[in-house]
Amino acid sequence: MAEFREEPIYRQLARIGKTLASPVRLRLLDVLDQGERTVEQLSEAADVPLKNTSAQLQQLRAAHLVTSRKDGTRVYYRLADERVSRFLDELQDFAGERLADLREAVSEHLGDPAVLEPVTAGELAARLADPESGVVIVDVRSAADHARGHVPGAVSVPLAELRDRLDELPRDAEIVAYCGGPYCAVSPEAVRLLRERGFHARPLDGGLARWRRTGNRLQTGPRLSAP
Amino acid sequence: MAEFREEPIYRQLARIGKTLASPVRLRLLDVLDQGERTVEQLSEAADVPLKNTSAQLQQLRAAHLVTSRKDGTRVYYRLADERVSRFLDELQDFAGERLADLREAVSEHLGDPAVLEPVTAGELAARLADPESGVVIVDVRSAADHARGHVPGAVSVPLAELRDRLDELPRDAEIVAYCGGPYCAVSPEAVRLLRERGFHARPLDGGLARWRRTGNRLQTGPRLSAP
DNA sequence: GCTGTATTCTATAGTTCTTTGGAATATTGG
DNA sequence: CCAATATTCCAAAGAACTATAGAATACAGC
Repeated sequence: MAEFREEPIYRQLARIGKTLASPVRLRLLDVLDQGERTVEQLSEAADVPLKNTSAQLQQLRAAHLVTSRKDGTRVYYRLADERVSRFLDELQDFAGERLADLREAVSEHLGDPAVLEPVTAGELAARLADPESGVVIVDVRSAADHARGHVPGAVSVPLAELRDRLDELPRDAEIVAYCGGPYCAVSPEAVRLLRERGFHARPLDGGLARWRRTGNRLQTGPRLSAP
Repeated sequence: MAEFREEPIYRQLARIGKTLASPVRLRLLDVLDQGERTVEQLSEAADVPLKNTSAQLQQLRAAHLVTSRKDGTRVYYRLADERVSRFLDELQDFAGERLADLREAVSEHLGDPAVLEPVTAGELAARLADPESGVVIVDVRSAADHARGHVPGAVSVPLAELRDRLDELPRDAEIVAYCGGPYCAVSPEAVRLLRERGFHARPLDGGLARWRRTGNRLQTGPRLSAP
């Protein structure tokens, strides 16, 4: 191994890089960016075996990117602080700008951004503040996710139920659909379905995670029916 | 390997992390942040065998963090653009805030920041703009480095010569010494030497790299003697 | 074209990281 | 205290990365 003078310093720096070098860990961070989760919830959300999830969480904790608390038999993890969330955002932005392969993978997975025309969190916040705007926000994640925290006023319509609950949605107003993180495919899918049926729908850019990151509040508690 | 749906996206994201996961690569990026360099110069500056340096540069290029041009038999590398430089800065800031071990390694290597009282680039720029401030800037890197680009008006006094050229420096004005990157130990050493001899000296925070990053110009060409 | 120099490519051994099975720990509820 | 559940620790196999030796390429100058 090379041994230049500043090596100890750069080795420390590299710890952050190393921690961000695994798809699984990045995925876990994105899930945690939506709020506190148990190991099992994380394991399920990331579709990674539980033991493996736990092992990766240890590494994230060793790098001080997440913290955990124990409540009864469960361990709850969360991002260490807001700074981590902001840094993740910067990383994703930086990577997206730099790697054509990433943009391609995103397009492939979510659909062409130019077609979907995502609404930014700032834009949505402004429209929420204006009672005239008449925008309807739809949370297409699971009802459980919605209950844990959602965009203020958002209606919970899990993607699986969307097809059967179209009559709850307005045909004249614009609908903004969102799901969890920036790479979640559920809201783009919902938008495509809605547009096929003649609704005006757009996804929320970056999902709930970016909504939080940009300093917006969440509302908790169930709100299962349309206003 | 885990295979959740968004895995291809996160795998791309992880490429950036992976690239930043090696002390050697981070070191090379910091050297390049001071300006264009040949493979050999990089190998020397980072004290890493040439072949190894070349191999790491390939990886940096694959991640689009650096670009290269060929001139004759030499290959010159540089950061792909300003964005990379800014991201590096954010990474270092983020890591420094998060990892106590990093702060400790920095203190160990450079000395206690509370004692050194580094001058920020912005502060220095402001004082340069004010002709009354009477600050003297000393570039303690090699004369070759100085010739490649330095803070406007900076005098070149390589650390090795400093002891013998103290009479060129003012005893009443404040001296700001700088070297290459944020973790370069040369300027803190120069500051300690100067203080021992009764001069008022402080290091430039982040060195020449951060000076550049924060949008300040460089001056090129030799300026080997004090004004 | 030939020679010398700078750099990269190819192959490989050594090291580190990830995954996973089995055991261990901690906590709740009976 | 015992059983059940959630999570972590430990260890070993497998995968990925790093360092380096030797060969190959590209170019400048003669």
